[in-house]
Amino acid sequence: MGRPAKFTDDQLLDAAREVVAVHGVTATVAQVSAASGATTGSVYHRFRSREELLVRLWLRSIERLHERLFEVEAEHDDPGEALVALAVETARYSREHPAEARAMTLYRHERLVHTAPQVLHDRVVHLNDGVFAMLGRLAAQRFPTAADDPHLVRRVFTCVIGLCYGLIRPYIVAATPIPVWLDDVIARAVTAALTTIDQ
Amino acid sequence: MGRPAKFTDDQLLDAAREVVAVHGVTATVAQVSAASGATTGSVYHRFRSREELLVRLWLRSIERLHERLFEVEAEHDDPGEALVALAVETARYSREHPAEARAMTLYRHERLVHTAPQVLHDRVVHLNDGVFAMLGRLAAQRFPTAADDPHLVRRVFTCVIGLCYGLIRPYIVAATPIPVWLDDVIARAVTAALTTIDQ
DNA sequence: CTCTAACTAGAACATCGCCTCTAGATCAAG
DNA sequence: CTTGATCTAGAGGCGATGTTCTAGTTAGAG
Repeated sequence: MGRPAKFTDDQLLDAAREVVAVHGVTATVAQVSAASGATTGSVYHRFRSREELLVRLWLRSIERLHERLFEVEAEHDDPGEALVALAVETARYSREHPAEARAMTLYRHERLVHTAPQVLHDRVVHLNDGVFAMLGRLAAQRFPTAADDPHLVRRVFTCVIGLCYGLIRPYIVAATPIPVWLDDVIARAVTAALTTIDQ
Repeated sequence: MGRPAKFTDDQLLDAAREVVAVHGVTATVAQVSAASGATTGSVYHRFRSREELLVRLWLRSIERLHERLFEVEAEHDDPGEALVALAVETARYSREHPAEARAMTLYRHERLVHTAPQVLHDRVVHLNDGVFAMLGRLAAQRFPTAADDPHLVRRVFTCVIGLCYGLIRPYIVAATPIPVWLDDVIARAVTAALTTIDQ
């Protein structure tokens, strides 16, 4: 068995996260290696390309948020309350973990489906499966009359996650604290947006 | 007086707009010159740098939206209705002018205030003055009890323009048509969000 | 101890895109 | 016609950055 690794993948991703928190998408491999203590050679030994490194970081940050969201679902019995709570939790989580949140802004899912590195393609494609299933469950309970709408989940996603993310994104990208009063705005706006689902 | 110009500034900006509509922020000067029919030398004769070209395009697209918004204000007597109409109009305008809308996503105002080319600094700084004044007027009428809140305009901006823009941005960036059902979502969400202003 | 797989190291290479530079073209004014 | 300011033209410099390459290091297995 060869030499043991000096850095774990997560250590390198953590370094990348901090660089991205400052420099955004334009983070360079040299910056990541400087921040981690590894050399560019070592970074490329682990990740086939800069793209793969950043996509892996993006995936990790979104999967971590999703874990929180699944916990939130479990804490609520009423599906309507759960949907609103998902949005508010997204804002809270992003406020508490600004660097993680910044990493989430690196890419858009639809684009990566086409352009992600081969090795990560499947992980990208199925990234939202769990959350979509959850939204489908909640939507079917909350809007039984609209259960046959083929775009139901898509619309619910927009009204809950999309709406919240759109409001907090400017703060995340600007590395500015997300104001606490936004939580209330999000809660009321999501509640109202959801009323469009079944007219 | 020397040779007359073969291209107007607006022609070059139009070409840049079409390139940006396809390639986003990564649009290159070579692509713009190819799209316009001018050479890179000509482009640099008009614009001191790629940054200045793109910031000018960004400014133009936002100022054009603002013109629409001022017209919308004039069409409404009730300040509450006007605020909602501003948000809906932003969505409609972006749906009808996707390339203009894409240009609006090139930069964020707060960042440009610090990094814009010298020549454009003032124009960037005062870009939102008119809209903020309008929002201030409408907010003062609609929320007389909150008129002394120093952050009133900022919050109204977030609840109206910020909320709308956050919802439509993904479609703009993906070059996907903005769904018509979003207009209703926006109208209801903005109405509800504004209720947080005076509790 | 030796062997070897796995990793570190960082210099070198290749590419890409911004920007500059020099030469030449054009056209209104005098 | 002559002049000269303004613009066109596009090849090339130059810096930055992703990626590769070759040599060297490490530590567990036998």
